[in-house]
Amino acid sequence: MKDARSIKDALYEQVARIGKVFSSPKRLELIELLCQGEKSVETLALEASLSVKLTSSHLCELRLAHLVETRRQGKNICYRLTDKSVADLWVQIHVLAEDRLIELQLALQKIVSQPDDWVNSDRDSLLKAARKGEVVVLDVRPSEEYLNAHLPFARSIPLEELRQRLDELPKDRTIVAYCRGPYCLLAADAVLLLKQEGYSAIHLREGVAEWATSR
Amino acid sequence: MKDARSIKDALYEQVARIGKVFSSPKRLELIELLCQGEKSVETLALEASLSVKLTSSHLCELRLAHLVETRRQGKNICYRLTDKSVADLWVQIHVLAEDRLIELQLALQKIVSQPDDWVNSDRDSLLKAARKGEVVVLDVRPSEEYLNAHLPFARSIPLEELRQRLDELPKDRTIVAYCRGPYCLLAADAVLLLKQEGYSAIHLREGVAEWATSR
DNA sequence: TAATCATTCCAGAAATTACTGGAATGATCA
DNA sequence: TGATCATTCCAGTAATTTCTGGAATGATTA
Repeated sequence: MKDARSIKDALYEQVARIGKVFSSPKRLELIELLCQGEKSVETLALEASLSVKLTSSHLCELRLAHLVETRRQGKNICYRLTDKSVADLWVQIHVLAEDRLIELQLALQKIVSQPDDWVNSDRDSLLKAARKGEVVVLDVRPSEEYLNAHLPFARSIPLEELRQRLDELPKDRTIVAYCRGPYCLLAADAVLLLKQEGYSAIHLREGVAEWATSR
Repeated sequence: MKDARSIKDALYEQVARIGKVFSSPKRLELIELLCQGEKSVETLALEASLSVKLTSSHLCELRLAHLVETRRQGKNICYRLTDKSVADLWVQIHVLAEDRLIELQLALQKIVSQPDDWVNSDRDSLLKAARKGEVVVLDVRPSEEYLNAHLPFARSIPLEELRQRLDELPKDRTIVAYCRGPYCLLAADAVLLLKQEGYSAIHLREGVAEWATSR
């Protein structure tokens, strides 16, 4: 057996490879996007406001850590998370961050003006209300993401189409809008628009990844 | 509302503060040690083979991320994890790493010569066997760590005292030795010693943090 | 009150990581 | 087969991070 120290160093070194992936804001944003489903490099670059080259190099590091896989589709190369446990880890990290970092809590409050726009969801009761039709759960992400996975009983109206398709929504029931997660601004914009138009609307912080975590 | 991009950047930036903590092998080792209970800077430095200064600076980063708290005890300052969710995150990260990284799996195999030294624990059956007294669960960590928390039905014999206290253990039952977790070598050494002395002994990879995770 | 001692702060050197532009790859599609 | 185009590789530079030595802190203890 080699000496204990060098063995240990090697072990922690390997685990740190995973940790390093989660140490860059840009990579975190890419992971959250990938939680919504498979996406091409170009799409990811666009949505994360990065150059394609830089996106590619970040994705390369994700792949080296075996957290993402690739697949060629036509001319594009599509990236996806290797499995659900990667999304789970992302959720657990950002939830821990929200619990611990006051700065993050403050920054989150800037997303909406009124704090009561939030619903710190009790899943069961939301689910029950949605089943009964008492509320409308609205997915405002791009439709491909909705097709990949969505919350139970959710309807899809991408934010871009929302203004044109307002008449599809009832005015006598509360609209619960959600998007990719707490750091995505789509649902906040949707709620703002809906309120201006006289709808009763609240903002659900959770996205599909958060919803799907075991705890 | 400020522009979407700068808000998002700020949010991911904050979450990355937590990720950064887990991106350094040395900090991971310190976190694992802290999973065993409160420890002074000097103790941590010694066990992680670091200088006191460097240990202090790593701990400072942990504290800035609000993952650890301090308490003065006599002349020493003791660090502890702020709560269980930090330990849970550590466990989830290293388990994910073990699942994904072949290099880590290979490095783990170097710890013991025979692969059947491992028991990829089925918790319930181990618990049952321990309750019935069919196996002896042996905690070989320093006794303070045992006193802080230990596995159900576990007995404590620190590795250093094991050779002198061999007669406390039965030869007709299997000894299941565990320590701080899969990257701690104490249990591996204990199993080696026990086998040389004619005992039936196996190595449990899990420590208290792994055992205590909800999943 | 003074002495002690564990710990932290500070500043600098070495190593690593993030990002940018130009060239190369390699599969698709005509 | 040859043209196209998304993506990756390969420099180089800027920025961060890790680690080391000397000084400073600040609570304890005599």
